[in-house]
Amino acid sequence: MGRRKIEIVMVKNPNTRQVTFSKRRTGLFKKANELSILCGVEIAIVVFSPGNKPYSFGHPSVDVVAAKFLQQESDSNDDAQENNPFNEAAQIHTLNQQLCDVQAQIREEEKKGAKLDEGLEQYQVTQPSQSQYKELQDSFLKLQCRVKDCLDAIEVSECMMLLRQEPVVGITRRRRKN
Amino acid sequence: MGRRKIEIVMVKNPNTRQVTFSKRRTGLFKKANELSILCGVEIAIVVFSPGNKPYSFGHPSVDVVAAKFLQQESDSNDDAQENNPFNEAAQIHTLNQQLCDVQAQIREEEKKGAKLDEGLEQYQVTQPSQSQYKELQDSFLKLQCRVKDCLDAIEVSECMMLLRQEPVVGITRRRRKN
DNA sequence: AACTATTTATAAGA
DNA sequence: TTCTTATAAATAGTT
Repeated sequence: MGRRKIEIVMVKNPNTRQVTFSKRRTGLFKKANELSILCGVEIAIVVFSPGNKPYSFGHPSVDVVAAKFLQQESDSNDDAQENNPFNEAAQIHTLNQQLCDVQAQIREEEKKGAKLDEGLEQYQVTQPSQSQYKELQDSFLKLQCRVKDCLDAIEVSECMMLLRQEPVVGITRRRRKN
Repeated sequence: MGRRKIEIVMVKNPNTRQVTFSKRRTGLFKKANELSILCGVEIAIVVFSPGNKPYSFGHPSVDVVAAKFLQQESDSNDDAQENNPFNEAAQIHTLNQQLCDVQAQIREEEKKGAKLDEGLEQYQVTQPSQSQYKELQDSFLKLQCRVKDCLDAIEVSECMMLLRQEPVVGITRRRRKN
């Protein structure tokens, strides 16, 4: 969008980075303003500069939108119960559901990938794009690995949450003095 | 930016308005993503659609950025809290790290996919396996969507944890009397 | 969901 | 920081 095309990677020069930040923050807020007017919607943006200074845009205001959003987030979690630690369990259940779904999805794709692999062999010599195909497959497998890592992370967080519910079970807890 | 210049006033036709919202929300989130990468900054966007459905973008996550922002806002009023179990914050940090990694990975693959797409066009007529290739790409994109859903789930769980730490995080806090 | 004529954003330079 | 401008990117209207 400028004199040259740039790659979307961290701008190395701190000075240039700050300039880029200023320009793009302005552009972003302008877009957000247009969106809120054109579509008559509520929106909030918060961004911290490279120097960690907060900038924000909100229509009608950041606080109003944030409150609405955060409340909806928590509303979906705690329905009627206030003090029940097990409404978190429901959340965990949801996470697990998603985990299973993603895992199923992964298996699906692996199956599909295998089939495509077979079909590919017929064309090994005559197909110049094979390397590209392989490359895509590689990417695919890598992404799958990342997903698995991600899922592990979810499990960790779930575990942590469970520990909070039942403090005595936790392993780290035993290190406490007394 | 389109076939015609438009005035920045509420789009009257509800259908057109929804379409405009979808397109511009996508564009806005893309810009936000680029800004966060180019400048290595934290950012969060929350927007409610014309149908009042919430959409959000966050790097590393909406909740983290929102918490930081709202806390700074209320810091001027609040004293220091004491019994904060912030070893969980470290855990959250780790999750966020992974989240960022996965997001970066997704971007990588998207870029790669686009390139492969270009390379593919040369062979459009002569390559019988093109449909297979397309299929793989579809699978790939679907998986990416799943990953994004998964990341959303992580954000929810993070938020929950934050809320547990600071039950009144957010705007309502400022209403407290001293 | 795609396409494409235009408008808009912006990278580099001053 | 602000302005300029060549170029990249977003998108309004269309199919």
